[in-house]
Amino acid sequence: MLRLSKLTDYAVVVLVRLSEESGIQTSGGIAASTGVPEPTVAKVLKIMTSAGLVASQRGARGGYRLARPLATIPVAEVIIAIDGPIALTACVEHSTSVCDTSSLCPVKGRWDAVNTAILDALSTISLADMRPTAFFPLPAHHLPEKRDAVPTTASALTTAFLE
Amino acid sequence: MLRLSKLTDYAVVVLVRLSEESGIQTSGGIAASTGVPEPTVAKVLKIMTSAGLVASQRGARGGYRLARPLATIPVAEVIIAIDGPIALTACVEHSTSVCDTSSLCPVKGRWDAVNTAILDALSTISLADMRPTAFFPLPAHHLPEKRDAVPTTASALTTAFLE
DNA sequence: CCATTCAGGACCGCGCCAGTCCTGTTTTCG
DNA sequence: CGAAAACAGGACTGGCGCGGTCCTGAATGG
Repeated sequence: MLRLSKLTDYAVVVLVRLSEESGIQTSGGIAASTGVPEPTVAKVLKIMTSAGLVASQRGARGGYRLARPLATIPVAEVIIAIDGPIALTACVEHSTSVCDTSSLCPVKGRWDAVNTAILDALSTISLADMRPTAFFPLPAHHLPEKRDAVPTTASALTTAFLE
Repeated sequence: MLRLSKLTDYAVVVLVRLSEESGIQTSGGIAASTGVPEPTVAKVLKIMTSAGLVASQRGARGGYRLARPLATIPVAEVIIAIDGPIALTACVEHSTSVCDTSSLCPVKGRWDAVNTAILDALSTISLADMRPTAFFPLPAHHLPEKRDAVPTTASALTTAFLE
């Protein structure tokens, strides 16, 4: 699958939405404007808060706001905040789970290179790169450069893999 | 989680093991030499066969052998063979599932860049790069070059993310 | 003092992967 | 020619984890 959790997808939606308003926003308001169910938005925002990506204000007239500019938040950070450290398999270093056949595992330690490569790719792309230009056409500052930072060299092989 | 299925992990083990013997090998033999349960090995090999990564010989004295050299098999191909096309979210192009809120989804189409970056990374690393050098020290042909192809530039940021 | 809003859990159902098994087909060997 | 060896291709099930909801408590503002 190599699929990330749905909550991560929601998190990106919510964070992007947060960036589109200067003031503070309630979880209910974000739910309304994004279409994501309110309890889910609340859950996402709580996680984002404890991860330090957004700042929260309790009490009446409270709400959430971004702790940092969108462009300084790599996708990797969002994924890690929700799903925990990126570890493709149990054999990867820093993994929480244990490899039961670690002593004779033939690929022991070899997934690390793969893991690092993926992490590197995810650290290159910021949330600002994922903002849809069509909906909110703003003076494109970072989008063009960052987009070029995404490797597009494997196009031929890549598209073949994508079926 | 961004975790790939256990079967994929097994597949790498099995394929590497296949490469370490010139002749044909039975699924039972591979199970014995790798420690992976035999039914699971059989399942993996059947998938690998239909994906064209290994060739099979039926009947008595039958078995499996690699269809191509290990160095020409990118990790991405193994992952795709087992888990299907790589699609991080439902919103990614070529994804099989449908995005229910596609029309007003704020990040519509934006995961594509992320997906492509990951796919590119996975296409760069071949199974030969994952062979443990400690166990079978052979004249290193492709290992050094390929290993350098794996981006190691994000080390500082990367290790920070890894918990 | 009350309404509002976040904090931090507990909780449950559903889907999906992992692992097994069974039946059929192909091939080799005695 | 028959029996054993080995792959082919499913069906089947159990467990685990995520998605989604809800509840109680704490903080804040009017």
